[in-house]
Amino acid sequence: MNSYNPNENEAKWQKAWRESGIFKADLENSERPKYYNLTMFPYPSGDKLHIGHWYNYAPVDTWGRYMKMKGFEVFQPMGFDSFGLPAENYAIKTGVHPAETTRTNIDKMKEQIAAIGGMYDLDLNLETSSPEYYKWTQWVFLQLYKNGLAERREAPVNWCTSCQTVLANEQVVEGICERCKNEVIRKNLTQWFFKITDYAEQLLDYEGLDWPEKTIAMQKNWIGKSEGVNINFKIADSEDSLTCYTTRPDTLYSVTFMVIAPEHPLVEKFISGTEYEKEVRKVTKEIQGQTDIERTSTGGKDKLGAYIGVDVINPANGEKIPVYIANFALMYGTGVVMADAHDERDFEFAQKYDIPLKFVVSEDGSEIDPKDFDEAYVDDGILFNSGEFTGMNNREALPKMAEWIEKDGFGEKTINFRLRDWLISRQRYWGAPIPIIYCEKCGEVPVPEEDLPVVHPHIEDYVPKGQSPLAGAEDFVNVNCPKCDSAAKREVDTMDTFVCSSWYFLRYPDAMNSAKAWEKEHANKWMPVDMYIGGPEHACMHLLYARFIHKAMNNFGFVDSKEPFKRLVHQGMVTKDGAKMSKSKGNVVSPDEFVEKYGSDVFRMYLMFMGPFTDGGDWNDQGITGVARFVDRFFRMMQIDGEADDALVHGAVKRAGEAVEKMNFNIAIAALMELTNSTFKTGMNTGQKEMVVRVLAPLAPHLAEEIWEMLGHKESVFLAEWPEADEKFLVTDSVTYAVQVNGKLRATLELAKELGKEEALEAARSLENVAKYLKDADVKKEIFVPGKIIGFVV
RNA sequence: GCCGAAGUGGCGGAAUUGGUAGACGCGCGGGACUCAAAAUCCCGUUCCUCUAGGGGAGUGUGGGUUCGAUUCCCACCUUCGGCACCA
Repeated sequence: MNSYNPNENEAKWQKAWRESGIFKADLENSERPKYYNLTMFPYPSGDKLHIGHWYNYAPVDTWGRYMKMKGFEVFQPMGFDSFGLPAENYAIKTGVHPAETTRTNIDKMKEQIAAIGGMYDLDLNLETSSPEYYKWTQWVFLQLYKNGLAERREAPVNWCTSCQTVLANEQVVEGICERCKNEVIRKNLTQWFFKITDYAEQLLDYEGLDWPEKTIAMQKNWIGKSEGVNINFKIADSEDSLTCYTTRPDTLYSVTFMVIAPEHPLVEKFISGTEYEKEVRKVTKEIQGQTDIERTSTGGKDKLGAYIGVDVINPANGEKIPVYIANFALMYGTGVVMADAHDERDFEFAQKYDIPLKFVVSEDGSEIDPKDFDEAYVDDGILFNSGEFTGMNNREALPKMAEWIEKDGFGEKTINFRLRDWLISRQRYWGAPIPIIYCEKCGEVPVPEEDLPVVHPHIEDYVPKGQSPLAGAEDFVNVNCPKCDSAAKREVDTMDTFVCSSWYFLRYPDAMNSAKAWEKEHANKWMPVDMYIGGPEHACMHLLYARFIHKAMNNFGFVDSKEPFKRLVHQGMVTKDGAKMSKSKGNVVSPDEFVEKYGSDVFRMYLMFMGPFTDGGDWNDQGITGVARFVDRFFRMMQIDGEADDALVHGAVKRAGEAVEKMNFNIAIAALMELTNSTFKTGMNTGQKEMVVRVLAPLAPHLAEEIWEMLGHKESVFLAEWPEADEKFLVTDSVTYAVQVNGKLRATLELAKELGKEEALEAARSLENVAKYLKDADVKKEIFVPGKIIGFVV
């Protein structure tokens, strides 16, 4: 009997697959139904492919192979999300150009992906940093621009005064620049936004999507639709007013102060030249050293703020109340918040700055005083001291008060979203240039589509000097205006890499031919993606951006599907010693040595056998020998001629098949192990072997091909049909009952399937270990669950 | 802090709709083969208790519903993901 040699065998089949092109999808005229099986493409990091990537790509490939055997034309492309910050940071540190490191990393990762022996089509060569690709990223930008979804506004960035550069959040550690350890400030720059908020309502519609409930919940919360009221507070001794948004107009009578974001444009106007200016500026600076999370957390960080010397009138009771800047007021929406004793943060703030507070809601409507409390009263209850609303339940009063506010003309009902517009400008070198030209006469001019791509200049000096590195490339910056031909300058910022990754699935079908235009027909043939598998960390950003761009493209008429990803599944994260793998922690585990030692089949099966792939887990190679043993044992078992019990074989085929269908690959493998343990003694006949090896095929493709060939087949096992168990072997005439007394198991009993309740109970009563509990006892209840349980309650 | 998950033997994990907790694998113990070792094969393996048969406890913690809860409800603890410039 021959043992299995994985390395030799895997090389043989990978070569055969490459030569026959069996896994190349026919993108044009296949008669099989299409199946677009997609994994989130990787960033070509210096860590290369680690175990986490395999943990994603192995199940995706198993699923793709399964769908192929189910009769689909499976398109399973692979590309690289190759623009991004790490390559640029590495370049600044070492002087190696990002283009060079990106190339090296991609080439190495391609080799590693090939070693999986998957169906992934790497010949598509999709790389977001190539001009063939970013030409179309720029084209997408222009479509959004033309349709009014791209515009420039001021927005703050993290600015290191010493490095003279914008920092990513990741590079700011406790308010300090990670590189030079100097102070980081917030600085306003004019930047490009995509108006994703215009699509907020549409993005809340998940009709027809097979997505995890938790992902939908997270996105919905992220979009954060709320119904509330914009209320105008007149500024005392002035004609102007401050508008705030609130979902709790029922607490209006308790409002005793207002808070405003320190970044609010009016703050500067209010304070300049006043006695409050110095203090407000000092506190503003302090606040800007905090992250948004620190600013808005309750509990933890202290509240920070200052009076700005302005008072407004509470429109409900005419009281004059002070306005403060506060760290927890962010410059989103109106940037103004009405504050009262019924909100935790407001309460804490008022306590710190000695601002008077009032309650207007209590459990039973009796008057309570904040002085007697050390925290906010946030529960619902009955209103008091609230004019005509006194005595009402606050939740019932809420819509009535909104009506009243609107009718009396000091506010209006408003729908608000937590979602913010997407800031896409990056003051960086390694990204796709934004295709805009600034002309003194014509203003902001989009680059004509026929002039795309705006080629990213190859520069040697990408060390930041106060503005985007592209500003230093004079040949790039200086250009003639496309409209009037006079001297003009290019936009020097590049696009957020999330822009590149928010439409790549639309490019794959055309990626083979780099010159090819956007072909609606092609996009329609392959979209939407039937299965999208990637990490849950992308739930709110990438997955929302991609839906937005796709919906915009649909609205512009470039693709007919309304959603990009019909079905979504998240793989879990693989950690090492409890931490996310990263070069900086030095805990990156490479798959290479395992593939070399055990082969790709064993390694991928071990990753899937570790547990449900949607769970992830901590990496440990201890159990891999179990899978390696199984592979060898299976191979030897397949050489034994004999005959196994059909009930056993068909039962395993059914169980494993159902598990694969549900993507419970660990269970599928366990079912095959169990079967192998039995058939190792009996052997199987050819028909039985042919069934079982087809079930194994998506899990261990190389091994299955070899056995399929041994069984005399000339064509690939992946051209064979997925086997279905024959039910006739699975019917049994007896079942095992668990017999319980007071819910505790006392015996088991094998009975005929069709036996009725009375006979079954009788049989159970006569069991010795049951009878002893029933004797001298009063049987209150008898339970009979057909096929499962017989129970007595005494 | 907010949003979303997850906690089951020494370890990874399994368990249709509330119905025999621990499948499968690792590890460990015992045995076979061997001069020996490796490999392989066979048996056992939640814990405690006990004379065979059994008995008791047990799915993060504390309560609850139920004849019966890993599964449903309430409160809590711990760990992980995300929080808008890492991707």
